[in-house]
Amino acid sequence: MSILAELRQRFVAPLQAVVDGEVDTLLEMIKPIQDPKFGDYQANCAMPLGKRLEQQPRAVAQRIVDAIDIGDICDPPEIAGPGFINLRIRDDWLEVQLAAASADDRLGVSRTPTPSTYVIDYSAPNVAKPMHVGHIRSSVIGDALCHTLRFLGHQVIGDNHIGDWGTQFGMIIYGFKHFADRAAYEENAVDELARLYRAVNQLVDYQRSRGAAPQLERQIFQIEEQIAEQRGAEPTGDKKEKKKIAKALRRSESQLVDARSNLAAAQKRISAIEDDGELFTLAQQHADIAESVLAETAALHAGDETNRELWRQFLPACQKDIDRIYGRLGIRFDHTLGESFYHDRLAPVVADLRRKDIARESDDAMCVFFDGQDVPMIIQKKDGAFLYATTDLATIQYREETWSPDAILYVVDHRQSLHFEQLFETARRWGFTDTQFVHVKFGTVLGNDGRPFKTREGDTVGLDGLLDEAVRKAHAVVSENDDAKQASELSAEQRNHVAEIVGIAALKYADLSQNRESDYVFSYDKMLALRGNTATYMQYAYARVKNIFARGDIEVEKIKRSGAAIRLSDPAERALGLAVLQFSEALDDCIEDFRPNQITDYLFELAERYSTFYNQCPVLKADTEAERESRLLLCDLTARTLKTGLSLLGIEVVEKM
RNA sequence: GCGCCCGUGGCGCAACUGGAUAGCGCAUCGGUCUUCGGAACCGAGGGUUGCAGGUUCGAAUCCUGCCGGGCGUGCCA
Repeated sequence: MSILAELRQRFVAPLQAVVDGEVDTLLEMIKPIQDPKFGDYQANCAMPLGKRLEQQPRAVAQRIVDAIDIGDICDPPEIAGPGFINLRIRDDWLEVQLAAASADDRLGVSRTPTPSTYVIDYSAPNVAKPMHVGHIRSSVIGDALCHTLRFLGHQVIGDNHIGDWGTQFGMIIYGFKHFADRAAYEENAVDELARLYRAVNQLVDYQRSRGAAPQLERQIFQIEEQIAEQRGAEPTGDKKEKKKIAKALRRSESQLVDARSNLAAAQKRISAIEDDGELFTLAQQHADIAESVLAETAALHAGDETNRELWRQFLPACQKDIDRIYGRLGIRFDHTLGESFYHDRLAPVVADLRRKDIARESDDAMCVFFDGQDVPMIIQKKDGAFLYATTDLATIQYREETWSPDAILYVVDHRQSLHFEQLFETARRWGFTDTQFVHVKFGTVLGNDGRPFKTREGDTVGLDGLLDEAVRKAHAVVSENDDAKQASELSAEQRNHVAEIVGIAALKYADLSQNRESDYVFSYDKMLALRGNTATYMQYAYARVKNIFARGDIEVEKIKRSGAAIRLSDPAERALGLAVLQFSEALDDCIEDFRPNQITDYLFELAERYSTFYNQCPVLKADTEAERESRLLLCDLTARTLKTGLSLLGIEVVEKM
């Protein structure tokens, strides 16, 4: 049951009486009202209809109101302003709906009558590299979409398209062959491989930095000269010209800042090696390490048996490492089919696209071209190697063959927009026209310097460290709060448990509640906030409900069976009850555009209304037994809605905190 | 150069896709504990939605032009 759906249903006949043809777009103009003083819902269709029918909008509104049969749900509709039809839901109708929701373990949220099959491609880290904050958004958003779609009755296939076939394996293969500590590897493969990755990466960086540093110095010199020239330029007096010069100057200055910081970073990497006797020796022994790493990667791809065997050995360790983090985040995938899985399909895919004239050769590379775009999508390099785009096409082909999805969602950073536009267009030309391809894009997580957050030795935090910090901070708050109670009620073990859940929840909520496309600067304060619009606020509301039941030694099921009714006599009760019934609308809003923040907004408002209710309406000490039971049922509904809603976001609750 | 995205109180973000007096969280100031958990509640201040036009009953939202910022842009993923 959705109130909105019910209201829209009632408007169909009256609207058809007023206009010919389809009324769907008019029905969409029925929506929740913003200012509660006008009512609960409003229908805005009379204004455009007035225009179309060349009648007074208010007269059209009146005709609709005269024709509608809605008295059981609403008070008599009111026509206001230019032609708004304002609807206020009747309390007795809300009470009946709440009773139904109370008796339903799905809180009255019905499954979709038209289930679709969704493949959701999310998380997709490169294994064998440490995971960092940049990975968290895709994982958390994708996970929330999986849960929500599934709850609504859709078929969902969550697929983690891990990077398990890239250069990082060339690095650890090379490292393993040349300076592995076999004993350490036997002891703990994950740690040893991580060490090898870091070491080889550092050496490769060193080599690159040595090459880049002189170039950067030259570049800085050139920019400085350019800036001097731009500053000395005689203004022509033309306003436009002046602005142009000023803009160019600003750009040069920002380039200079970038170049200097790049140089500083390169020098830092160089001295990190050269100040370390052991590493410096290694660096000299492996002077051409970058080329060697590429060669190892190429050999792996070409089928070199030694490298394949090493890769097969390493992969489970890498998998184990990322699984540890997914375990902490509570994220599970239906499939983990990485790049390597599609390796054998790549050549046939290119051949097929070429045969169908979708791809053609250009500058010795195999390309797909698009009208109005000068950049093609390259699916095979001139050296014969395949690319990201090729794998993505093979992946689409596999998913279509295997699951015939109605939609494939890619939860990926918005910087890849062009890639996905081209990919989707190619897939359509290739014949996959019945599938909806969606790039569910999100903004980049930036570091304090305003540049994309990246792992750099020492100066940034990996995902593990971030999770630890979140939990540590939550633990401090949990302990402080518990200590402040008259008698603290959590054991050390319980405190750890609560801190883990509250800390991880805060982290997830920071991403889910702010799902806009714009980038944001990473900040501990933001990600670990435990006050205001945070998961903690909802968890706290939930724990307070549970506390009421514990205090009063209440068995909810017993009250439900007794046939006790929910009565909305206080405004705070009514506001809360209405919010409870709007849960399904929030879920619909979420999947409409795949925006989990619709759910966080809803849950925050629900929890807010509960807090108001909690302050104004005594439950256990209610005036009458009937009122007490009614309020207990309302509390139970709120708690279940909070718990269910949070669970769809991948966030757990605790009974005590 | 071309393409895409963004600009909303001091900061961070909403606004149900064109609806009524633009909301919320931090922060600031004031109030609420003899009553179920103060991780709470109630209230106040703070805005020409970057600027200028246009479209219409009605614009933060759509169109045009500026200003400012970000991202992408043939052999990375």
